[in-house]
Amino acid sequence: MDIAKVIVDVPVRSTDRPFDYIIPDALKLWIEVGSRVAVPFGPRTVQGFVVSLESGETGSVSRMKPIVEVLDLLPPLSPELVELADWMSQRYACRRISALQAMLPTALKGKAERLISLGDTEETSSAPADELFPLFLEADNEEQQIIDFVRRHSEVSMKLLTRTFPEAAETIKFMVRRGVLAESQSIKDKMGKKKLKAVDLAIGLSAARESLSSFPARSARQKEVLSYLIDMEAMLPMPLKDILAILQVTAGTLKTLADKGYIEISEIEVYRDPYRGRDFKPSTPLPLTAEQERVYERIVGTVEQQTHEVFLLHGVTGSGKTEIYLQTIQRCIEQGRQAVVLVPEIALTPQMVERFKGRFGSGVAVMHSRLSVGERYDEWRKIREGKAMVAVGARSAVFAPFANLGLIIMDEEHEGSYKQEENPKYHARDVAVRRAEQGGAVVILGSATPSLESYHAARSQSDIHFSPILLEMPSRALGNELPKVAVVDMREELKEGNRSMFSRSLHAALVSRLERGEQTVLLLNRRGFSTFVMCRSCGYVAGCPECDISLTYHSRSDNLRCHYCGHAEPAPKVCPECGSEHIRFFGTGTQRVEEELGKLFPGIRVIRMDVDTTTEKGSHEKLLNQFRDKKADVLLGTQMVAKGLDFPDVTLVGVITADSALNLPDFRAAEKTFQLLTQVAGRAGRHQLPGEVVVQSYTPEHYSIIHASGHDYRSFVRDELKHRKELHYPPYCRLILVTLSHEQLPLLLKLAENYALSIQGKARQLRWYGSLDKLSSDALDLLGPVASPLPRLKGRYRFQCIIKWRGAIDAIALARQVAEELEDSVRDKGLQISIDVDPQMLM
DNA sequence: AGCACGCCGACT
DNA sequence: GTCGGCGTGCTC
Repeated sequence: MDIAKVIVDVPVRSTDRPFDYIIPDALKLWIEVGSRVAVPFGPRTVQGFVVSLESGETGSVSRMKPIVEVLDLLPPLSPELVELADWMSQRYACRRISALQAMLPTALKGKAERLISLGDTEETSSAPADELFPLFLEADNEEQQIIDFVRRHSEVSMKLLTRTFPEAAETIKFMVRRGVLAESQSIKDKMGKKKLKAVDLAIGLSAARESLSSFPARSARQKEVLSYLIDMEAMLPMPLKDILAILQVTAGTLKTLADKGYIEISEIEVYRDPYRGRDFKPSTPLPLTAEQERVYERIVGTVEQQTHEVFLLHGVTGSGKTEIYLQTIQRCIEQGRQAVVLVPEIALTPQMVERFKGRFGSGVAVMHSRLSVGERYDEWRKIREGKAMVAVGARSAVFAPFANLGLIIMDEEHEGSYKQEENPKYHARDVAVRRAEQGGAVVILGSATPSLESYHAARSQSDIHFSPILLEMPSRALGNELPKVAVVDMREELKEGNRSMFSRSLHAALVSRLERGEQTVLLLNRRGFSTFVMCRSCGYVAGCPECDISLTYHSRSDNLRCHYCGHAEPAPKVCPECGSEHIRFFGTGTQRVEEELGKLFPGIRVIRMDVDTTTEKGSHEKLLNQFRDKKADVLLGTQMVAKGLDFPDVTLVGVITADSALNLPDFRAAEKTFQLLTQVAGRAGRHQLPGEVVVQSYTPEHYSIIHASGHDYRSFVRDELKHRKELHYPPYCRLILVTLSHEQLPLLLKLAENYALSIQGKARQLRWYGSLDKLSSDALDLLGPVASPLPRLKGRYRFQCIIKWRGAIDAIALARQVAEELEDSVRDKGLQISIDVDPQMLM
């Protein structure tokens, strides 16, 4: 008897293990490790993934059930991916099923559907019901209608049935119990719809208004719909599901209206192929500079050996990393192996895609969150079926189902967006390295400003997870100079009476660009909700004495608090450094900058790009195209203007406040600031016209600002690593962020305290019993509990602890184990514990 | 997650 | 005396 071990799609702890199923003979040929199957689970059918196969007499479990169905022609996962999911579940303390699900396009996230067909009884075949039960004439009519309906469709989903007979839920249940109706279940995929049902008026507006007054009173719902459509006339046709949701009506109501001829239900195309009609200019390999050649040869040598290796490619902006990627991919494909290119979500622009499609044509699959579910599924299938050799995409493309993956490239390696913030909270870099290890593939991590973790790992060669080989490209491929960066001390500006947010030199620089008809990019460096306190006179920022991160202002209690350790102090009225009263919490929005620009430069054309103006699909690209077409003088925005944009006529880049990221309560603040300034400085003067960068700062003496203005990565790293070492932050230790949440604050406080105590207890035991020779390198420490940066979310209070650890201790398993013990100890199910291993944002 | 089993209040 | 509340526990 053959047995399949299956992880079922029930994301709770008690089912986070394989369940055994019999493989029926008929399915034997189809079931492999990685198959997606439908299995009976308790009273219903659920989706699951086969994670291993066993043959013979594993008669341990008594009532083993058979697999019902295989859901795909080809298993959607390879055995390697199944193993990778297993690794992820340990590495990121997540459910096995969430790791498996993360690897698949949403189209394959099937859910069970209940299907109703006719039962094999006399009632269904014979006489009208009223002869059998004359007393219950009405009810039996209902039953008869249901029977007729089911018979017409032969098999009908429970959803459709209850929608058609909204009052009959009890009757249907009763009929199923008697066997008049038979129930079965199957897994239905959320296949992407290319079409969407839309509703429009079928008669003229005036005719509709007229018929409204003569509408029969018993059709109140229909009248409501009609009158709503008249009101919304300008928006028509509008999606059917919106109407259902807004008016709380059923599709039946709309159907009747359509049958009566008042409205029209049509299918409109919602999504379009984003790359359709775009012709990609074929490109050929460019000659490499000596520097590029050296790097290329080193990487390609390893690719040809087909052995696992990680390279950290540190190349300044404009050093031509992409050309190296392209030519390395070329070699990889020639070896018959496939390649994955990971790009940060916001850098995944059509121009970016074009570079790859131009070189490799239709063999490129693009995996992009802005594609429709169906389109993404199609791209994914292209890979699965071997029709693509290259996959370009964001984070999740690391799971591209290639059979023979030879190369994984991660561009802008330092980007925080490679860390998924939802479960499973994985980092694509670590998953990429692990996946490459499994298959003997090469990883290239590329960046102008590598993350300290990667750089440190390369330099020290001591990291247990990966130790990349460092390759450096310090000069630009076209030979032009990096732009000059001027740092303006905003404290001086204030001292000399300039209270505006523009320094005199940035103002002057803007004026000259406007006169010359050249373009400017203005960056407002603002992340999240910065509520730090800063002195405008001297640049003093209130920081935590213990953690050396900035304190957060809490208006309610008028005090300052530390997110990491909980330290609190009253908010100062005057600056403790210089006594100035110009001390307050800080934060400027893009809207305010835009207003001020309008005031200072009447008639200036500004394109504002921030979360407000880019929520709409494609708006990001639209705004950038407008700017490229010189429809505006200034592009003003947050981080998103800094990434990989290349405009020939931009000769000035201004950073309004370089400090604001610096003062976020995050130990990576300096690193983020350095990266952002370096990136944005790389935007100016990439072409013939020389570029100028003006950086405004209240703390121009900060090493991240000094080194960024000097384009000096190494010095920055030296200073920052020293800092991290002193304060025990990564890369000198690793972090786990544990967030506990509950509706009741007092209880939560107690539970969070318990969690912390429990971890601390285990830490003491480890120190006590731990082997002596490891004592110096192993460490486990807990900070907190403190209120989370979002202290209340969706009606739940949130507290967090941070575990710092290094060495051979399995702190991840420990954090998880203690969380589970705590969950078990409280009868209350209201406690939620989230574990984030190697958190990117501690906010 | 569902869904059933199982022990205590407001109704015929 | 029953119907039904949702607390606890299981699903190969």
